Amino acid sequence: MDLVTIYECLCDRTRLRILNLLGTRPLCVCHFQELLGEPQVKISKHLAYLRKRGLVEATREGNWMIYRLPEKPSAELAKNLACLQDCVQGDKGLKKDLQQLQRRSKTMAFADACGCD
Amino acid sequence: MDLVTIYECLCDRTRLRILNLLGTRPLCVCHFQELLGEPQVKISKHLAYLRKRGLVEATREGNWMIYRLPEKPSAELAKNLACLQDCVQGDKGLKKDLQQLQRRSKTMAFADACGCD
DNA sequence: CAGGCATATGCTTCAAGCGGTATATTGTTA
DNA sequence: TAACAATATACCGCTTGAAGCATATGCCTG
Repeated sequence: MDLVTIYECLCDRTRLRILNLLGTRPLCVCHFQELLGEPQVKISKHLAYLRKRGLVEATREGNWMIYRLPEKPSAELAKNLACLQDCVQGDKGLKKDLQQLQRRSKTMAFADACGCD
Repeated sequence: MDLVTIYECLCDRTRLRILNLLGTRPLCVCHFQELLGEPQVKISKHLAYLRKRGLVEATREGNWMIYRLPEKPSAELAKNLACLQDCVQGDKGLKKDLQQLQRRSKTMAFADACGCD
């Protein structure tokens, strides 16, 4: 996978937040809407952008689309995703996103809302 | 330093090549022209882009401008530059650039041309 | 200070990408 | 099959940035 492509995917804050969350576990669009507080169309377009370039994979689960990091990422992608995780501690917003994911994962409302756990 | 800014700097191939070479040692604009085979204006503008965002530092040495990686890079920058170095082996072009730098560093012509060694 | 070398900047053109509104698609359920 | 829920796509306006050409700046040398 081309390094430039990887960096192009990483250089938007919304995509960065998406990839950061996906480092924890697969999520569907409505999860992102709730966690990031962004409109559906914005989330959806950024996910399409990432998917087209192989940064995320998607599977349909009934009405829901589940997005996840690639099962077999290229060496460069793996390294950069690891680097991103390493950098999260220094980024207030990204850290906050992860904390919120932790918290909401435990509430029934969140799990029931989409059923994709 | 903002992560997004770092990735914006990394997501252009010419800038990637510049930063890759700077990982070895400081260089001036004419070095880049010779090593990358790109016109002066292109090199110069990408260096300005990187400098404006703190990815490189510059000092004047007579007629020449010497560019180098920051002496005290932020944690995120350091991590990403390390990651980039780690990824070079997988990128034919970047690897080739480094080899050429090695080779040319030893020829007098190269050293004399700019005098910034 | 004139001329030359190394480098930077202004201007233009063009393409890519972001965000938003509206609408389309796909799957589920009654 | 109709209605609905979750997601995707088309289109628009706007901004950014890349490349190239021309020109300006800064420094050195005679």
